[in-house]
Amino acid sequence: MAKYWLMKSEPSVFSIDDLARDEKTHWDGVRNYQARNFMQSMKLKDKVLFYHSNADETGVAGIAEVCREAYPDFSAWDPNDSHFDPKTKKDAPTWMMVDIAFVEKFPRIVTLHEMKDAPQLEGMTVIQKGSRLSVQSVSEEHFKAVVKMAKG
DNA sequence: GCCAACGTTGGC
DNA sequence: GCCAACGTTGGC
Repeated sequence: MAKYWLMKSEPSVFSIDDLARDEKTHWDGVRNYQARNFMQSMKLKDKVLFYHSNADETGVAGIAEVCREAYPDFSAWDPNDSHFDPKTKKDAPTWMMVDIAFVEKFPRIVTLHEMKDAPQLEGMTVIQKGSRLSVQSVSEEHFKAVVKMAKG
């Protein structure tokens, strides 16, 4: 049974349009244990709400799916990478990533504001105050409700 | 640009 | 193990 997730990206860095162009990407650079743990429990074909943060319109921009399960995030070993972690060793990787593939771009952004106003999304992590986690788990009900909001 | 939230670090 | 200082995230 597929599970559902939400992953945040700043569209000025990597947007849903970038994912559509590239078709898939590796989700490197996550340096938070809780977010990493969520990625480690992702399975092939799990669905992901692609969320735009720090944008003109913050909110869910489309859907992606997991196309490769967790494996070591090699950017942690690259001194030239902005997410370099000098403490992690190659024989004991601390940080993991998954690959995700483009599924669809919503006809419109489902904004954070309207998600906060939607009673059917009550309890969803992303609408909690101070929710900074970049990878979150989403219930099937909430996932379907967001898709319905996007398509009307 | 401001600032609240919150994770991490390091002194003790 | 506590907690203050610090850095980052991300909404506004």
